[in-house]
Amino acid sequence: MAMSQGTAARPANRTATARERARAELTREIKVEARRQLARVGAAALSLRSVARELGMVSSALYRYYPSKEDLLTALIIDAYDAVGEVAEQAVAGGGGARERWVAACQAIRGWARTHPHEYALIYGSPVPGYRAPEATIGPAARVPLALIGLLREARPGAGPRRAPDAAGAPDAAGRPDAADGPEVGGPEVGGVLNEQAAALAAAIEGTAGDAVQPDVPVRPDVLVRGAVAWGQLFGLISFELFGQYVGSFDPADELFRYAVAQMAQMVGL
Amino acid sequence: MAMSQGTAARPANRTATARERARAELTREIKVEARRQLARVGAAALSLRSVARELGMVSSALYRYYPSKEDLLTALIIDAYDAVGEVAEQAVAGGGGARERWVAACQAIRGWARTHPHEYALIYGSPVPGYRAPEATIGPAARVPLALIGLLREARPGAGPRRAPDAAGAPDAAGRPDAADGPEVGGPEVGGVLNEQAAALAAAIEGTAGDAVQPDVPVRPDVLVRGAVAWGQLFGLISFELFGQYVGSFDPADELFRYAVAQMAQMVGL
DNA sequence: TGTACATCAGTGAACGCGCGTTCACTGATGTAC
DNA sequence: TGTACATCAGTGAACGCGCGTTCACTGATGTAC
Repeated sequence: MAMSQGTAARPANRTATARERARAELTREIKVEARRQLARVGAAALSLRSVARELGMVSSALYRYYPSKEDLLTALIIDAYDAVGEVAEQAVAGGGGARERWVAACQAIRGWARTHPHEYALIYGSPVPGYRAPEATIGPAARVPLALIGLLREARPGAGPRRAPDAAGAPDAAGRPDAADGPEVGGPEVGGVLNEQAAALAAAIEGTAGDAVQPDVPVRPDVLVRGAVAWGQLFGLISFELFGQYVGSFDPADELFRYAVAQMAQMVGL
Repeated sequence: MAMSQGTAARPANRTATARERARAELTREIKVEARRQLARVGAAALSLRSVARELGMVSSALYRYYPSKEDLLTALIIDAYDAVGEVAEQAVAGGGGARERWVAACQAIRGWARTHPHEYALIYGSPVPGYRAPEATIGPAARVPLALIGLLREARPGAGPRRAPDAAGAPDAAGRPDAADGPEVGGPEVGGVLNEQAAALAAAIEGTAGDAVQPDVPVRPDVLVRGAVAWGQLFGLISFELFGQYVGSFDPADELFRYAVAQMAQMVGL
């Protein structure tokens, strides 16, 4: 896709020519202008001609940089995933305990979403009709969940579900081994098919990125499940706020979000 | 908007003329065809000309039924809200305890979303650029949350938060008054601004629709908060499944969803 | 019951617009000798 | 260091398309007397 032209067969270490610098800069500027338009008209109405017009060039010139509108969209999507992934990773890598960093990550993601609503909608809203995301988006898209999983690895390994979902009212006997020294992993028990899915996923994660960060801490399937749920829930709350479902009830949603984040932290075992 | 023409000053009780019946039927058929197209190309690409073409009429004829594309979109949005609202209300009104009906409602909403992904995206996905929802959509949009609130009213009034979010590890003393006879409302404590928002909302609800159903049961602000969170979370999970974020991890998401629904039931006090 | 008139649905042409993409071209920049 | 050639960015015109909306019109349906 982009940049495939001109950088083909060249000696690797060489100062960039003026042409190359100009090319790189314009490639960026096109994205910047496209993002501006995204914010005005949405992804479906993004127009190459309009981007070119605003940049003072003729529409056909854009094809030197992006072979089609779809490729430009892909570049925007990747940038958006990278931006929110970056923000989440930084919060996760910040100071404080796991719980503080969970809260910070959620707030950071929400903050990014609120300042970049159209880029958020581009990646987490309804799919753009007729667009199929290429494989190149998978890696960037995984950054947020992988960052969250990184945190979840710190969930106390010994913790189990507090009470089974269907054993209604069964008093969860005091004297649990982990009652006094930390938060617990809440929610129903994870078993059956769900546990198998999670175990397979855990194996896949440990085989790749996860290992680099904390090779010694295993990824527990049940924690992964709770994380996936929390991940979806987190974005549900942000989407509802951004897309206006909370207008007229919990708007502004700052406090509601703060509450929900604390609740999810508990559920996830932080 | 639609139907404003021709039905203006007429005696109220009268059998419909052939003209009126034809008009009503075409008004419906236009929506049916528009929905079909919605499923093919998405809301942003919906085209009046294409709808007319498929219906065998000339594009200008549609303007006898809907004064603009925006009005047609509004009609589709209202129908979608009504459809998912209906489904949720029926599940809530079904048999079983509150918890069973909560699970049924969540499953019913998810089921509707999976069979009507584009209508789901229309109302819960990213907003259509340039479209502003008129007031007429508010009522239908409120049906799902009001149905869920109806259920939440049955959350045991005496239940309180199980443990404060920040009192990490404080053992939640056995001997709570409600430990043995039912599930508890989980999650952090609801106070401050959040409680005020919820109380105002509770007052608004009791003043209107809520009273008709259960005039005697008050709407507790903290339960409302937990309900609003669960509502957003629920749709986050459905959106992630529908929009492909769980592809490659928890896909199919049946079990993950079942787990999450049980978890949210607990959180909400059912 | 019949007739004159009003209402309305649907037609077809037109307006003005914007879109993505292709293509042959010109002129500037870079490379090899 | 200079020159011949290759590469590449950007131009401008064009293709073919579809869109929402307006408007004067014809002919069918309904209403009032």
